[in-house]
Amino acid sequence: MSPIDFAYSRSADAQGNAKGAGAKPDPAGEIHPCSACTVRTLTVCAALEAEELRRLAEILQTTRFDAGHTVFGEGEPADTLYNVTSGTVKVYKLLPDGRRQITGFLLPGDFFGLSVDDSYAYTAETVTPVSLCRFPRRRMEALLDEFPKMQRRLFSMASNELAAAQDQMLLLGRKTAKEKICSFLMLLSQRASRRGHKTNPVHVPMSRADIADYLGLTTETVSRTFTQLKTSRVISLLEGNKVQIQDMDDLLDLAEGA
Amino acid sequence: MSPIDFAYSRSADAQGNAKGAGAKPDPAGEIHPCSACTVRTLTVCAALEAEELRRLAEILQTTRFDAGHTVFGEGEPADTLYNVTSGTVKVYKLLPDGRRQITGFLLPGDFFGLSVDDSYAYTAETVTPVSLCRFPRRRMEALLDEFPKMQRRLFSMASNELAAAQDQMLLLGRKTAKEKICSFLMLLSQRASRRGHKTNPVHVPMSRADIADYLGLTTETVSRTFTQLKTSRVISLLEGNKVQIQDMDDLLDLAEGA
DNA sequence: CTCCGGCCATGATCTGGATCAAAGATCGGT
DNA sequence: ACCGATCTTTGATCCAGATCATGGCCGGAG
Repeated sequence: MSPIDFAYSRSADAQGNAKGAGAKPDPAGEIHPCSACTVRTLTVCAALEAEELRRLAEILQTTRFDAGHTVFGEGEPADTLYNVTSGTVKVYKLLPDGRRQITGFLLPGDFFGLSVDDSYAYTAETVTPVSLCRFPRRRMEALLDEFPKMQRRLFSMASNELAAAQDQMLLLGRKTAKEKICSFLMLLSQRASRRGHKTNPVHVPMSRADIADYLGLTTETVSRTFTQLKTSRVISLLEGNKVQIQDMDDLLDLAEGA
Repeated sequence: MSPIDFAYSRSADAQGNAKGAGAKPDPAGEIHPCSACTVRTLTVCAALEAEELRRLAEILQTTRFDAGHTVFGEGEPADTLYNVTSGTVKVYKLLPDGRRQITGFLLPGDFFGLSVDDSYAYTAETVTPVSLCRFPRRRMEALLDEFPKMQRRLFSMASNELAAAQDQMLLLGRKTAKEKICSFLMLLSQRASRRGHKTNPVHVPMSRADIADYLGLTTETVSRTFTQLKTSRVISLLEGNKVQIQDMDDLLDLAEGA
């Protein structure tokens, strides 16, 4: 049995196409940050009692950020837990000389900012414009003590992330550039699927540099590998940062070196 | 405040020197597996109530394995949670063609075998002779439901592992061979310190091949880098798989590329 | 004691991906 | 519509670490 069936919102996608103040009206319809956030968070916390939901809604606040905004930096006091309502967030660690490793991309429904320490262990920065729910850490902890079911859900999410982290270690330590890129595309496709979006022309909102820092490569190698995959008819690059996967099974094989 | 202050046993070290049936008597004194396990686990679960401890002790079973034994394989049904009592365990994932990534080395006090799925996501194999506590998954879950404090402790441990996993991703994706080896030695030293052992001539129980598969290198590169560090007087190799660190601060700088 | 099978070290060579360099795209701003 | 800044692609070259190959070491079995 899988304790982590945590339900992503099946509602209309309020994400991605928020390209600043475009002339045409937002096709997805503008949702008021607060209501969107509440809906999202409550969906994530499905299976909770009415009382728990009410109390959760009580403590959450909402914020919006443009693309490229640092939500918090590594080492800052960790006093807030975040949940992504719309958009994409990247979290990364740096070496003193500036080398960067992105440890994850966060999509709507994902939490971040949880820390076992007094301070954040990584930096969080927006990739696209995002809206976020903020949960003050103290009040969140109190709530967790009060409602074991929420604690359990958070634990499941952490376990899930741990499994994903192990997959990523295998990728970083042992896969070739081509396998890394294919794995990455598979991941994006699978995440889209779990969130109830169409999985094939998959949306890739992040830059080549971000992909490189996520996969332990350089932008040049990422770019070359994409064109290589395009040339060998495994994928095709569509406009609007979309990638069309020709054969999902081929891609999966390539991702595992088969 | 750090919710994960989970106390490692301060008792005598029952680990490491168990090199089969040696002629001389075990200097650390042979502890009966069962009692050792109970002590260890109870220490890990410090701050629990007497009732909780009693119930925990009730469900645990103990086992011993020789070096090189597979405790469970990736994909097998995940029905047991393990806690290391003595010895070292490695957990790893494989690619179809045999490439291997070790995602962690587990020391006394560490748990493994937790799964969000029906099956284990990785293989667990002993590095040295080990003794383990087994917790049947069903009964453990029931216990967690009953005692939120235990749930909380497990959550803290998962969060900690997650932070470690992120460090490891930075290492695998962005560090050079020398930085990787230095980071690895620092890690071993710090873990020894937290467990109340002497941190300097640090014990390295695993083979070059295991180190290579943990750091995303080859055995040759690991070997070469060790001799290089030895030549430049950063470390010296002692007998009995011990490594003497000449200057801890130097090593720390080398680990971060400073 | 010697033999054998893992490990470990070290040398020689090769190569995937990094680095260096320089055109095209794309996009926001005026 | 034009311009500069940023991102992406592509080419040429380099090099850290992989691969291939060999010999030494240690520990257990006969």
